[in-house]
Amino acid sequence: MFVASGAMAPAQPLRATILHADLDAFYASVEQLLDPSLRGRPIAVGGGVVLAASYEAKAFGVHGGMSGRRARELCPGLTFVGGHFREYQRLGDAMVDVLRDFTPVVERISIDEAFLDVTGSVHLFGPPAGMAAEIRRRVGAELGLPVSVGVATTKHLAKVASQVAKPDGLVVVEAGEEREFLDPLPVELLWGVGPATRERLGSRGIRTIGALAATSPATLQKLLGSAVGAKLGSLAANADPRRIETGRRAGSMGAQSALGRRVVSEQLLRAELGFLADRVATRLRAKGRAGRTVTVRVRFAGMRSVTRSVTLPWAISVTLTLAELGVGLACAALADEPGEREITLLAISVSNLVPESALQLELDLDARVDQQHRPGTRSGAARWASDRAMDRVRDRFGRGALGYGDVMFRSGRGVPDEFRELAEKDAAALPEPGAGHRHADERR
DNA sequence: TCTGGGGTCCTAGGACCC
DNA sequence: TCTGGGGTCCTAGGACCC
Repeated sequence: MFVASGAMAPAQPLRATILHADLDAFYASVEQLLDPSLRGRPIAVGGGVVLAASYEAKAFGVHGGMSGRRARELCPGLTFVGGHFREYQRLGDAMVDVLRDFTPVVERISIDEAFLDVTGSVHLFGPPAGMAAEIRRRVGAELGLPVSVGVATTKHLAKVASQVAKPDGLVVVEAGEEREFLDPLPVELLWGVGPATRERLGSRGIRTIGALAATSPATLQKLLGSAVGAKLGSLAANADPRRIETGRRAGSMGAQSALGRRVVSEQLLRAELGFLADRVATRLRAKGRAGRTVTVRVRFAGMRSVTRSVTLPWAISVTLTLAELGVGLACAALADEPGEREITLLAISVSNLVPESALQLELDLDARVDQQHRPGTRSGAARWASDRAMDRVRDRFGRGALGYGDVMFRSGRGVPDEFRELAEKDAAALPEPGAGHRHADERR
């Protein structure tokens, strides 16, 4: 250990100890927990698309994102089950509650995984490896679910360790043994290396993290671009001491719907984008936020997609305004693609988010501009007030109690709302201890 | 029957300003 | 008049993650 002799010691960061806890085959494990007859059998959650597969099914090559048909081909004995989405949320929250018993420094990154910085907890709970074992024991005993845990000196390495630990295992990478652990592992275990990057690295013969770490920064940046190259270089060298972030706010909010194959019509755009805008704007208002940039994505048969966006001088969270902008952007995108008659997906998202308090000052302006450009239409302020009234009715009587007309013309297909909610990042990040559901209104 | 939904970050070019 | 650098914002697209 280095000790400076002068008055000022160099800022030598204390070696942190990070745990990464990751529930195994989460949705599938919950289904097997709820229905004992499914245990030990290959199951998939979903239908048209596999949302999650049990380890028994993974052994046949079934994995998330795969079409149901392909999964059945690979695994003839596969059982499909519908999802119990509320249970996923409840059990994911329950794991985080267990983690918070060891430290308040918990960063939840999705419904089923989180980082913990236990550096300051060692004097209470003993060595990190013991804490990790106790977390696994408690999650197993109290939730009935298998969880894998990685322990290391950095977030990224802890995450790699938990992946290596799966299923239902524990891997501890001691300080000083990082290179030995990382070098033989394939590059795709690094966070940020997907199929495209793996291919590019492979074209240069770089297949292991050790080989990646031995590649010069200049070569990597030439191969992958400056940011990705630099990031990957530091990850491979295990020189990426990222802090645990406990309270992150989303930078954008969006919603999308896969449509099958549909011939474009104004009616279709109005109905679908109306539905999506309603979802997004309602969530924005519930979080007390609004955004300046609206982006629409249109996907065509053949999976090619285009986006169009617009940035407004002020932020919006009004359902009808968002829907109108969305339809305008979609029409603009389609006008540039005269060859495409059929679309397979529509998406809308709002970014450049600001707190709603900033919005208040703009509403008068919004109203004036509205009156100027569309005399006789209801102003932004009036729309906002009526949205708030609708939010309150829905809070009391449920989402289906009230809605805009166009949305009623949507075709019946689509995933359940519960699944959409599950995928929302804020929903996973938010449940603070003791904080119930509150509406923006009640905070003022 | 081609492929669920919600996010983050980066790149590259152009507009615009100093 | 021409040249140049630097910064910021915007738009479209892509890779990646859970």
